[in-house]
Order: sequence, then structure tokens, then C-alpha cells
Amino acid sequence: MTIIKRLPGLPIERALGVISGRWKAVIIHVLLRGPKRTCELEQQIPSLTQKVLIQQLRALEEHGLVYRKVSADDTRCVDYGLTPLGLSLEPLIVQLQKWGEHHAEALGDTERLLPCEAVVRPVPKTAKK
Amino acid sequence: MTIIKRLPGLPIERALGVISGRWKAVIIHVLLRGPKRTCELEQQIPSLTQKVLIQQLRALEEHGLVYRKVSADDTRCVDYGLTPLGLSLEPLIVQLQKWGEHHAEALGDTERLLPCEAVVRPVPKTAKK
DNA sequence: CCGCATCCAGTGCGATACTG
DNA sequence: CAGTATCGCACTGGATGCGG
Repeated sequence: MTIIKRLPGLPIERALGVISGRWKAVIIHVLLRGPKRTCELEQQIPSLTQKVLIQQLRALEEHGLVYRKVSADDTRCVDYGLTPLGLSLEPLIVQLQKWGEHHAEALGDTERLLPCEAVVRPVPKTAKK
Repeated sequence: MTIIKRLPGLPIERALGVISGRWKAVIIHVLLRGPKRTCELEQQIPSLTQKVLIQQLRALEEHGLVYRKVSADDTRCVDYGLTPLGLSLEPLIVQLQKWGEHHAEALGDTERLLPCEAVVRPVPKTAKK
């Protein structure tokens, strides 16, 4: 495993490398609203396995966007939140979102657009062609 | 094949889906400096196979970011360029780049940073751990 | 509740060779 | 020059089950 961070030298690719991953953007988006504990994240993004969630969080952590903190009182609880570096992503996230909408409009593909709050994704899964 | 564009409903993911791909960002970055023909692209991004190049271009075309035009005089030449939609990506690209640099600095990882003109990538390949 | 270990399918992309 | 066809590998991420 160990999502080693051999990030590309080109800044653009580096940035993309950090935030691309099936769920990273979504997770960041959720965390922008404040720290969450694992189970909360799981609930807010139903169609996401625990394993993958942790996996993505680890990657984000490794890249310095997310911190992980074990709850002081209950050792079994863990909080995840954005580091300053993670927070600095906000404008980018916003712009990505805007452009995504723009793109959908330009292609007359707006019906499929989901409100960005609808983190709930009904599992597209084997939805191809 | 046929890179069907089952793009996600969430705008952020949609945007990411469109520009993520091993070489897409780089290609767009190059095309921002004006239309190019296939062989030019090949030269400017040495560590990129022709097959993959075409592949990525097709995807971009399918998503409306790139147009493809057969040269009027010489049928064997083809031009690729950004559509208005593709051009509308510029600010995003710029911001991605900036953030990438910011990220590298924050992690004290600047030595590996390449100038964004250095589209030439010496093939990191199996460069892990 | 949190996280890890396995297993496994899909696929992105690189190498190479061939066609018009 | 532009594009296609094949093959192969490595990686991502989904399902499931175990352990602290």
C-alpha cells in the first residue's frame, strides 16, 4: 500500500495527483464544513466503503491536507480535519465546482447534475455506456 | 474503448473527471499556447506515446474541450486546439499550478519541482518509494 | 468505533507493431 | 503523419471478514 507520494514535478500534475482519487474531492468538500469523525464521514458519503474511506484519508494525510486526531476522552473515536494546507484548497474546490457546472451547462447535460450537497451518491457502479 | 462520458453528477467530480488523466492537464497546458498538430504535440511531450496521446485527445474531444480539424491542404495533417469550453479552463489550470507550487513549498519539496515549461518529463516510470 | 488484511475485477496506460 | 490493434502490467478501489 503506502500511497507513497512520488508526486510529479509539474505543479499542475502535482496538484491533480493530490486531489484526484475516486473520493478525495468529496471528502475534502465535506471536511471544509468542519472536522468530522470517521463514522460521520461514513454516514455522509454512503456509497463509500470504510476501507476506501480510510485509504483516501491516509493519502490526504500523507500529502499534508488532512490531520488525524484521536479523541482525548474516548480512545475509540478519531477526528479528521483539514490542515491549513488543506484549507488552502478551498478556492480551488470552489472553482472546480463552478467549472463543473459550467461544463454541464455547455453540454446541455444539466439534468444529471446533483446539488453539491447531495454527497449521497446512489452508486452508479456498473453504470456504463 | 470509447471513453464514454458517464460523468459524475457532482460538479467537482465532473470537473476532475474531465481533466484528470495521466496527460490531459499537460496537453491542455500546451494547447493553451495555441493549436498544434499531432506531431508537434508528440515532440513537445516526449515521454508520451502516440497511442496514449490520441487516446487522451479523444477523451478531451468527447468532453468538448478540444476540437480536431483535418488540414485543408494536406489531408494527412491534423490540428488540435481548444474549444471555447477548453479555453474556459485556463484560470483553473493556472490556479492548479499555483496551488501545486504552494503545496510543494509547504512540504519543503521544491527541489523536485519542474518549471511548468519543462513539459519534458524524463519518465519517472517505476519510480516508487 | 476504527482500522487492517485479503481477494479480486476493472481499467488506465505503456510498449510495440501494423495500416492508410 | 495520423490512427488502430494487441498485449501486458500495475494500480485503484470495491466487497468482506477479522481484531483491537
